[in-house]
Amino acid sequence: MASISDVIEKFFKELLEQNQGKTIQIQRNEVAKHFDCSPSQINYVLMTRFNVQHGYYIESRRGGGGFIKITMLRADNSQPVHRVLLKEIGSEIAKTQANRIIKALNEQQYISERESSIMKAAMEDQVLISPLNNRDQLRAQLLKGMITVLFQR
Amino acid sequence: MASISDVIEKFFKELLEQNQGKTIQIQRNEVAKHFDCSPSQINYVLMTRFNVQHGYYIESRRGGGGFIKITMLRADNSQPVHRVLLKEIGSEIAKTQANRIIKALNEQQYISERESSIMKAAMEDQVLISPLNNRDQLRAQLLKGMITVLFQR
DNA sequence: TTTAATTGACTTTCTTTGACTTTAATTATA
DNA sequence: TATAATTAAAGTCAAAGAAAGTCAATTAAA
Repeated sequence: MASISDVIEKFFKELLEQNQGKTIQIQRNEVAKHFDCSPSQINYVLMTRFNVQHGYYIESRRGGGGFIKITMLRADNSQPVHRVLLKEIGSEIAKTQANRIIKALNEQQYISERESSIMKAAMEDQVLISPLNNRDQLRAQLLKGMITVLFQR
Repeated sequence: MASISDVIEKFFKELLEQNQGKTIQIQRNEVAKHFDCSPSQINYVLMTRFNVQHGYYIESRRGGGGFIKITMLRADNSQPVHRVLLKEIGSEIAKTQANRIIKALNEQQYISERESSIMKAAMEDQVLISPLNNRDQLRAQLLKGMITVLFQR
């Protein structure tokens, strides 16, 4: 039996489809009323089914005229380059290696000069302040995140 | 439903656009009357949507013949935009604020859509894994780093 | 018996409104 | 003419209202 969370998930996905899978904007209280559930149920659905891992991301505003915006990333995981890169980066990566990948992306014209500068800036040790020794993990997360948005269809 | 603040924001942005995004001059009471809101609502809109973070600044005069002038930072080459931004970002910044700045940079054509996506990806909470609670500091470092490379030449 | 879903009380953030203050320009008065 | 009074703006601030976020306790499902 489908839970109310599943029903709400489906509802959002249908809305997104109607909107060519770009972006939808909802009012939490409206949706909650419509499905006769508690408002925080909506947050639960978003958290568990519309996070970055699932290929969505959420923005919102509180107060009068507040809203929740769901954006579909539609990362194209089928592109071999993308898949290979994510795998190569893995869970941690050193600065040199990261820069090598960025350079290659630029050389093969996946990204512009400027784009590569931005990405390299985010790979710098001075920028990745981190009390524990998890710089390389952080760098991997960042690089994978940035590359993923690049390969959107 | 868009708040009245959103509507007024849009109104000013359209006026600015008609004026090649340089400067506009308005009368607070006129605008308030036009949108049937309290005059201080105008100040609220200016404070929250036309501050330096958003790439604008405000001048005004009280009394007879008083006015409010909105200037796009971009139009004012006496102020190095990135200096102002770096200062504004400071040592830590929340995701919402960061995204605001990125959006403004895109709107004012300092950066492309793709560049803004890359930067936003690096601002995500899920990406900024951090054992201690220093996400906002990390984000500030990253954003400042990326902005710096964009404005160097 | 561990994981997932539901609920609701409480918190935080953003917007709206209005009463009161300050400043500038104009008009009236000594 | 110099000053005072009046009027015409804009500024400030705090209270009330509107919406979303958080978190922990319970309940249901696997």
